[in-house]
Amino acid sequence: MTTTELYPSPESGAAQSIATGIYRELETMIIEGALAPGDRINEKSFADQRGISRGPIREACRRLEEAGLVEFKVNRGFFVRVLDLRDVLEIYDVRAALFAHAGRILARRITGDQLAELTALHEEMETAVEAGEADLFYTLNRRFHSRIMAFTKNNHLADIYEGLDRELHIWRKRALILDGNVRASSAEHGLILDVLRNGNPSRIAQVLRDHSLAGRNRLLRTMPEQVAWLQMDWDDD
Amino acid sequence: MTTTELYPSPESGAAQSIATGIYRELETMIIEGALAPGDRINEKSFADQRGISRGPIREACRRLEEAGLVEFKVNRGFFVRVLDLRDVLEIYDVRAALFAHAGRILARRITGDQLAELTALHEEMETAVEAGEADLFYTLNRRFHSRIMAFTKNNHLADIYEGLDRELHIWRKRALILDGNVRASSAEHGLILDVLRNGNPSRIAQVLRDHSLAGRNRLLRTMPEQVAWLQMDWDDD
DNA sequence: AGGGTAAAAATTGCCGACACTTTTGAAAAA
DNA sequence: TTTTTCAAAAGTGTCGGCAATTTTTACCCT
Repeated sequence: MTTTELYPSPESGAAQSIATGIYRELETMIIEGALAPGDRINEKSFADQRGISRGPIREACRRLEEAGLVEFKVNRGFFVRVLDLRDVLEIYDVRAALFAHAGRILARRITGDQLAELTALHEEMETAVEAGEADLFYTLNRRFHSRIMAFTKNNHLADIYEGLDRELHIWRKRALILDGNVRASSAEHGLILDVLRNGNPSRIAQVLRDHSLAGRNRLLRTMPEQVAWLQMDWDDD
Repeated sequence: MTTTELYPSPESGAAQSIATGIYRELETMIIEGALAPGDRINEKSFADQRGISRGPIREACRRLEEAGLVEFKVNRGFFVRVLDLRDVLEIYDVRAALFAHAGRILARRITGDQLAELTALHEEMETAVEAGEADLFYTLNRRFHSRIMAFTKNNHLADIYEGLDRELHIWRKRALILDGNVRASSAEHGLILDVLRNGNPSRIAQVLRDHSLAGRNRLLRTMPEQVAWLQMDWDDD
């Protein structure tokens, strides 16, 4: 039919729902910090600002709720999830186990191309460290780990990892921003590449696991005051 | 104000949104098989049958989408997710790693009460096996594993596990329904309890991991034809 | 028959509206 | 000043409706 075009098609021609776009927008805002933990997502003003209705926004928020980025309270709306220290420690704990598992898989499966890609990322990170570009390092660092997970060819593993990574995002940035942490982290990446090239599954698993736990500890060290009471209940294996 | 009551309050007085109720209803229907993989969720008829509008249903479906139980296609709606064999193998793989990790945690953390609860479940399962009550065994079996994860006190670990378990639900039922599988599974539970009482972390991890992989293999054996081409790419560690 | 095609029906995508609940804030009470 | 009250404002929960799209049906041509 040739009535006026009611729904302006998405800019790049890719037909997809508004809800999906809003989902991504909110996800980014939460991850980048434009929406802070505890903030309420005001459906009405959010909708009005974009000239859309609240339906798609609520749909997007429901997805974010299930993803753990947002919390829903009846008659009060959606709130950006507040991660307490316990959450962070839990996530690092699972994350370490997932990396250990990924290491075992990659011991048998990693290809030369993949090693080359990781090596290139590592070299970029080393450069970023020398240049003091913490933000760049952080971005590359995320990618480094993400690629490792992708190389396992286990989509569920990779998806679960990405979900945890998203939850941690803000917190981890805090930990890596400190120069010493960045250098230590980069050195560990070098070790990871070494053992990946050699190929002993247990050793690879151990190194990846240790790297994740070291990251956790680096984060903890940025907030010594709040940690004491939990520390003893969350020691290493 | 004293206008007519527009929203009949939820039967049991617990104030919560329709969307949440629908989410649970759909989740159950999918898990129990009332909705088969590939089925479309017809928003309109689903809404009309319950005398509600489509809004809450779409919100519920968005959550199910993020949970991986449902797939969304623009302009075509929500479809119950179809798990192919590859998905199942992926999930069992991650699941085994999570159980191994849970085992390491429980080696230090499990209490006498928790061991007693698991032992009681195990005994019930043994009884169910003798009585040939596969459905009862299946229910208790799910609970056994769920409790193990809960005992780790790591909510993220437990949540991720529950998510995977939900995805696997229908497939695993198929595997356990065979009598020999049930007996083997129950015997492994006995071994799990043994090693949990002794407390060597690596051994516990190994036994839990093996139990999960054995479950995967039991499932694979119920579908020998479809498996051959994948088998060699998915061998054990 | 078979295969294509176009109108009709069914369904999704989104919006505007209104009942109901929570929050705000200003006046009244302590 | 601090607390309480309570009504207005703001915001959520859900609905009904209409445009756009997809699916079905009915028809035509070969």
